[in-house]
Amino acid sequence: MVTARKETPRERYRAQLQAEVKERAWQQIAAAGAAGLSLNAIAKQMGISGPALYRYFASRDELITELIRDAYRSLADAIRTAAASGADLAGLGHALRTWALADPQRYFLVYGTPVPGYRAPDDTTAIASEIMSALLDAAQSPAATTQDDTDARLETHLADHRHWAADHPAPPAALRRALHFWTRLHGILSLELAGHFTGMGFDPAQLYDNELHHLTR
Amino acid sequence: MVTARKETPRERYRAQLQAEVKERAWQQIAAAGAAGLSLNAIAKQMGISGPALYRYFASRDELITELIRDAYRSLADAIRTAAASGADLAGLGHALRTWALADPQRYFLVYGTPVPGYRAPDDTTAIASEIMSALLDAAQSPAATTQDDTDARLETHLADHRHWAADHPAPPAALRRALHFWTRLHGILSLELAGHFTGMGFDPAQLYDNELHHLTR
DNA sequence: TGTACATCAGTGAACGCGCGTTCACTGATGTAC
DNA sequence: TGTACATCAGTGAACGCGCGTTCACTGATGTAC
Repeated sequence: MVTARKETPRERYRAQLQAEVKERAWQQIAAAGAAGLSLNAIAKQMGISGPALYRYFASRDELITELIRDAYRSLADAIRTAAASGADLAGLGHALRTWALADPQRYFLVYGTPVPGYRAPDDTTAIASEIMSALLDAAQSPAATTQDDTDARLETHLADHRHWAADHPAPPAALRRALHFWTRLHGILSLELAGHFTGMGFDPAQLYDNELHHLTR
Repeated sequence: MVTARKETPRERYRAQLQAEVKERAWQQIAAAGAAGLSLNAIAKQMGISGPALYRYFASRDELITELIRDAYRSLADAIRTAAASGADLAGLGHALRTWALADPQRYFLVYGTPVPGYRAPDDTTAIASEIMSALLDAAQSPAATTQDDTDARLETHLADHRHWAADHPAPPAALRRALHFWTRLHGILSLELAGHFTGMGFDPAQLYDNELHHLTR
């Protein structure tokens, strides 16, 4: 347990300014994508000089890394909160959608186009498996036995390659459902957020709900 | 019909050099993402000066625009070719996957993270609807009537909002199948290409084939 | 309570970089008579 | 076939820009005696 130490005014100030930098960074990313993030521009917005930011972040890369970590954490929190309040797979799906729509560029920072050569911070994999664990929990009900031959074959394969769920007692059917949850919902969300549905006229939410029904059926 | 005019050596040379510029551009994108595309770097690679490229492309933006257009065209060709050889939905799915795996960054140029404010060239929408048209064709068989209540409800909604398929005679069930084809396969492909499955151990192709079976069932 | 020192936030000048893009030009290639 | 001119590819210097980052510094805030 961490010993509760009194927070000095200086520390409070530091934390506050650090938070403001991140906030501005998110605004910039929302406005121009992650590539358009500029330390100097953030400093100018805050009314301080560029080099001043180096008191708070060692480099631009470190700032981006922290933003990615925060995005992952934020998603994991959203999922965990939903799960804690007893949500089923559909509930988690709605939580995911709400989280994604709240800030599309944040979603893309997690699931968007990877920059070749860039490696995500290590602890994101831990957070990712925390998310996956919540999915696996929820994917266990209903526990109907798989009727479909195609699904059964996939489940056999997954049961043989469950490295990613090694420490989770979920049955093969749950593995399959969790993966389908992930890929299907991501498919809709990413196309929707990227604007590929605009002008088509239908309501993406209905497509999304349809998939959720299929998953929990 | 375009009158067949003799191609002068100069024109041939122009076309050839223009093609080489694009080829190098693709290599750069593959190596560092679309953001890392630099005209000067391309020129240096080709052993000519930077300004020389302005004989072939009016600006960096125009080059990128052409690359995006080419990517769309290339995808449409892949789908159309498959369709022409009598492929069903599953066949189109395999064509899509092959095309995507051949050049992940090309896939992301079409379906990846959008840059806020950037507008894709107008004619891409025409190409996109050409692709959609091929999907709708293939999505008509098998023409089984929809049993599932959830699907039926979605199909009703799509029938009421079929602006995007206005000039296509596909029945509601085909609209739904085409959308599911798009979103589900994109979901798997984009996660796979972005590396989100690495280290999980299972084979993405089996997940993909499973979805294809569900679509054509 | 006051003084001496340490800590730390922030400044402004400067560096080097690579970028897209322009401009006036040279030299080669093609065309017309 | 040869000459005069037009077309066009490519050069090299230059511009302005914004970027991340360093460095030596000033001044304010906190700490120890």
